Amino acid sequence: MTQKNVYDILEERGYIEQCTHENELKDLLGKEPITFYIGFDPTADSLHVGHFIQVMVMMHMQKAGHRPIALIGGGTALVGDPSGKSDMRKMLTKEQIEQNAASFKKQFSRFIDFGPGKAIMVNNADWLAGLNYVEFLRDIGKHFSVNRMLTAECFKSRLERGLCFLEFNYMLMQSYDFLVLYQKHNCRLQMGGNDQWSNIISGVDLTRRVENASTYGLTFKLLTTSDGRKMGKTESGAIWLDAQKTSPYDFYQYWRNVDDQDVKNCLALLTFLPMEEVNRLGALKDEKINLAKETLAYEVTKLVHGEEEAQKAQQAAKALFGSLDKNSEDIPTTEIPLSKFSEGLEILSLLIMTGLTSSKGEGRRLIQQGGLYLENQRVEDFSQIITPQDFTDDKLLLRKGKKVYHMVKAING
RNA sequence: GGAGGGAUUCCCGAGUUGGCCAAAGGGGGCAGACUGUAAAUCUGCUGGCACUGCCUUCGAAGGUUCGAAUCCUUCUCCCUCCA
Repeated sequence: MTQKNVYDILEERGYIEQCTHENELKDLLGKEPITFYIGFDPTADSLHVGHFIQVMVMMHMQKAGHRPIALIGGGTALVGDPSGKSDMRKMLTKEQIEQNAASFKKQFSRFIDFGPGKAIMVNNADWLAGLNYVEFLRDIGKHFSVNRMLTAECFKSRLERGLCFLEFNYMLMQSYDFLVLYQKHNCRLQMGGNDQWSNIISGVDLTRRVENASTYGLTFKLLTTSDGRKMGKTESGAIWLDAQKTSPYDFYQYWRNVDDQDVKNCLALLTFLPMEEVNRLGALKDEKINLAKETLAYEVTKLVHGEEEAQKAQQAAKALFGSLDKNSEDIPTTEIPLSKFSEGLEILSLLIMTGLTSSKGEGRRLIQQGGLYLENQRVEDFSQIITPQDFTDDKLLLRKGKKVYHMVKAING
């Protein structure tokens, strides 16, 4: 164990939002290695940045000698967590959930050492899916007060818009998970995002009632921008950890472009840089803060995609935004057979092929407003035709607006 | 089960004496200017296409009409009140 209590580390870096018994838990964490868990419902085929912050906490905890349980919610995902959602989520099929769970599993292994005794991965479908309804109601349901549940924060918005019984049960299932993990693995602590607070305290209550156990709950701040919006989302959706869904280049760029005010917070939460360094970088002002952003982008990309990809992404970014050679292979690229250009291809069609625009009308507007560049030359005419002569070394660099670059590569065929 | 209210373009939300509605306004998004690959601000754009025109859209399917988001019928879903 490190000399410093993990609790202090987590607090210093700004992860912690609420805790059930701060002093007791801190003592416990400083005294002995404990087993704790965080649950992840496999509602998509990849983890995203919101999950990553929780993975970071698991890594901090594991470094400090504690044993993480990564719980994949294959069972709870069948029901769907109503916490913080204004509407019911679309129900997922069992097959989708199983596939998603498999992807989650792979991704966790990149961050956490699941060696013997080091960490455990479980799926709550293993104990939830086969439950007997009446038995569950008698054994577990009797401990829950509907009156109290209705006052829980997580149901608030849903009580206004409607909450169906299926989702109302989610809290019982998550609480039961904690009980099972306590019984099977002596799991003493459940962590999660702050939106999980209601579910977590009800799990702590349940283990106390059933096992008379001292268990704890702790929640983290959700990753938000300084003005309170959720981070890790873009117009096109979440920032995923899967390189197929969010390329390392785009991932890097996302962090490279965070608001000035959020840089320090992100450095503390999403990298392992020492706090002195975080404070130093976070204090940079004006133009100099770009250095902090580069560091942030590089470090987070390195954690998620590895050092090599991080370097490539950084080089690509520097090449495009600086004056370096623009031959980088690492910016988003679309390969198109050369034959498509031999007769000449409308630039509006090319834009659609690359995904830079979704319709010709959009491309036309883009060009009319001066937002499209070919090899850094503004395109003036939307009826421009692209021919093989426009390519240099079979490549053509497109730029949309100030920072969206896209390479078109002509291939044989 | 009974009585009412509602479903509008990415979101919220106008519009229902039938034509002037591809549909107000806001948000979001995209682009331009300014900059530091920042924020704020200002400006323009924001259904599709062969774009002074045509096509598809106002929960779904039919109907009335020269013409329907707006009227009628049936259906689906949601909400509120009653039990």
